[in-house]
Amino acid sequence: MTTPPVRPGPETRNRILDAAEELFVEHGLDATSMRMITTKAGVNLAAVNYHFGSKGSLIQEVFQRRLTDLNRARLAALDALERQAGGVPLKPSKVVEGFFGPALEMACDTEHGGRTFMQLLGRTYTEPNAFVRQFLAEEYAEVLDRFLGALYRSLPGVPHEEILWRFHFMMGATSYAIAGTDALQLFAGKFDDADPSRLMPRLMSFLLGGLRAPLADNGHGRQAKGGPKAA
Amino acid sequence: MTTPPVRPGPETRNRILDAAEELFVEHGLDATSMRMITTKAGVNLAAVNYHFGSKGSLIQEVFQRRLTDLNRARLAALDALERQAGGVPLKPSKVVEGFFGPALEMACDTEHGGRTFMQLLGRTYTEPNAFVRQFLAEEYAEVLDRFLGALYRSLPGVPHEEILWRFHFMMGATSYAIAGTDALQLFAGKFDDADPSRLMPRLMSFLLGGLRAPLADNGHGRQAKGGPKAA
DNA sequence: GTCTATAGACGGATAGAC
DNA sequence: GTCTATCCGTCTATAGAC
Repeated sequence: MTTPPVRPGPETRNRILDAAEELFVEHGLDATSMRMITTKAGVNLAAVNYHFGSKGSLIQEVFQRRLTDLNRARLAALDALERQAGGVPLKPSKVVEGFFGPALEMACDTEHGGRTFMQLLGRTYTEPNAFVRQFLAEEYAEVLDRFLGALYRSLPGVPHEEILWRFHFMMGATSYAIAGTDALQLFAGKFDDADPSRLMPRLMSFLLGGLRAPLADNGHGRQAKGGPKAA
Repeated sequence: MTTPPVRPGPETRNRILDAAEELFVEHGLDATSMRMITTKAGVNLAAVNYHFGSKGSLIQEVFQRRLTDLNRARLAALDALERQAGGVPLKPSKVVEGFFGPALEMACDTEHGGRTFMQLLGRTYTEPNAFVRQFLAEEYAEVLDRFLGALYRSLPGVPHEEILWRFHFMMGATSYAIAGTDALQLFAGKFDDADPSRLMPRLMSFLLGGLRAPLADNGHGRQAKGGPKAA
């Protein structure tokens, strides 16, 4: 009853967030001015400061509104896996899927801006802006602890240090795959099939191969994951 | 005889390039102003425009002076491998080492700024600035073609499309490992051993594991690389 | 809540003396 | 080649009318 279709307040707010998200991907955080954002959103310049207070707070909001959902989905996936495993350590592949699966799903959603946001997020892992870095670190702390713990338990013979490095590598491959695929021109024209829905199986296979590769340091050929499953 | 130790011209130029390189890593391309650069270099503000013409040209020079060496080293490594193989296709591990080895070596050189530059380069693969992207693509075109060709020949049964994707993933893992390790605070305090010289074997092992992982698409468990070597 | 107008700081680039 | 001084554009943020 109370003006159901378009209310002025939240609508302006969301228009700003959507416009900012797209422009941040296209030009980067610094190179995107409030004028560009408000012009694209079709709102007044002063609206940003009215709704968000500052450009920094707007940036934070752009990340937070999607990151909260993403990490909630990750934790829910891990909870479900651990519940149905009932104390038995999870298979590493399940843990990896639980972490990177939701990210890739979001990266495939071209309808509601999920893809746009994941490109932005992937790029932001190497963002120099100290404010953004610290905010991201806080936002990721819990999820990272939970998944690393699960991975430690799922690979009992492997030094935590090695698992940490490989998780780091996996995040790199994933971020880059999402953020760089159509942004970068290095591979321009080389991909016949850049279908994002096929990225998931391709990437998963690569990640698990890397995770289960022989350890480099100890010379006696020990596996990161027991058995010849990786072969 | 002609003023051997410190000539004024080239010295100023290099001071600017070195200062810019460090500041670009720390703050990003856009957020680094010419005033910051000249202050750090201890030269006059106008010197940048005198020596380079514009900020854009300075950025290009910062990349070019090191990238030329890096890619020359890569091509030399590949040439040597192909010469001594004499027509026989190279092992994939050799091709991968030829491409990523020189990059990781440079990333370990803390003496002459190699490490600083590689952090910058790793971050720049996802740089939104169109000018920088196109410049990088041109600079990489030849090396990329040569190495991809070698990799195609070394993995004869594998669709080029799959190899392309995995090369993409490998570049991602590497860039991120170099650029993000101490920049990102996600893993802050988690690494007991961030020794960059040990990064090389760790990363190589991961990359090769990923490259040789089972292909995801065709369901009959075919290997990206024949034999159980990955196991 | 939305607008116009503007303050105040900083950006890149250049002119011209030395 | 190096310097000072300055132009002119753009930025974020805010004050205050509506």
